[in-house]
Amino acid sequence: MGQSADHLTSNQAQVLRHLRAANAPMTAYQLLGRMQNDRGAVAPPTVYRALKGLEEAGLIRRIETLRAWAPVAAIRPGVVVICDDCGTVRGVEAPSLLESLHQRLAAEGFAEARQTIEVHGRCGDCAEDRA
Amino acid sequence: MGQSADHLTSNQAQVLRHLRAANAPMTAYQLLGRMQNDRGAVAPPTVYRALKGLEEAGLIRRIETLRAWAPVAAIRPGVVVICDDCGTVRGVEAPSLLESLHQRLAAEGFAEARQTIEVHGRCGDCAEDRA
DNA sequence: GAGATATACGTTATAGTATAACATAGCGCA
DNA sequence: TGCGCTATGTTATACTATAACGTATATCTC
Ligand SMILES: [Zn+2]
Ligand SMILES: [Zn+2]
Ligand SMILES: [Zn+2]
Ligand SMILES: [Zn+2]
Repeated sequence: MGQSADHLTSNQAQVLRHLRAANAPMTAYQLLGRMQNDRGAVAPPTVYRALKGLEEAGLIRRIETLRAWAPVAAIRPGVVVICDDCGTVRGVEAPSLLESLHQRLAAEGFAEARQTIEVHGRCGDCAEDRA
Repeated sequence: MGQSADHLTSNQAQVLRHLRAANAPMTAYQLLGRMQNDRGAVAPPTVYRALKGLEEAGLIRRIETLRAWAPVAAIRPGVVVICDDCGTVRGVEAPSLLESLHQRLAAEGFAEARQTIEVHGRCGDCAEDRA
């Protein structure tokens, strides 16, 4: 069930290690490939189960717009910012912004349960590189 | 290339008709099934090409969190609000919210290109039904 | 200790989503 | 007429995710 962050299984730890070592989100099948390199035969459910546990533990997120996974901590409501040049992803806290969205929708009778906010663009470092 | 809304191909019109007739987003393969009912043999690229054209024309959006497609008009940066009970999706304008997010990220040197904002929850009608 | 439950893991197969690549047909027009 | 452009058809394949079943192990309970 809801896994707490202090007790990862070895599959989970291995997946998390790979995600943290990467500088961009990885697809499930990229992770699968890495694990097969490490250990030989590994099947997709092994990866997906680890991803599910890590997500429930708040250690990773699926980046919906990339169909990939990133070790973005559970800034929980939060904004994910993605550089389309270098691939880096980071979480940004924006409580007041999300609160105003919440108010806005509540006023219309909508009971908000969760949001996905992903922003694409170019990060500062990559902008400098172009300059 | 960039299709303008006033000249849809017949495949695009057919896909759009089905999306508008539905009260919830449809997956590409649901659309494929409908088109096969209508016309016999239809293959996935037919559907995906129509979806691409409609998206470029600003007539539909892919709902990333549902991996499905909805006729949400081109509220063009906008928030998509999804009721997880009845499945309805609608676009909400929130210019000031997006502007403040833009400012926030610009201050950190991030040049924003596009956002995906999807909010899940329960709509007013469904809340009443539960009451 | 036997049996019941729960969790993780392995393994096979399959479902579901999306695109590559190549062929054909029609149209506008040099 | 021949060329470029767009849309479409068609086949095959790539990519993403889960169902279903079996096994091992730990933990609890009687
Ligand atoms: Zn490794
Ligand atoms: Zn960058
Ligand atoms: Zn129809
Ligand atoms: Zn509803």
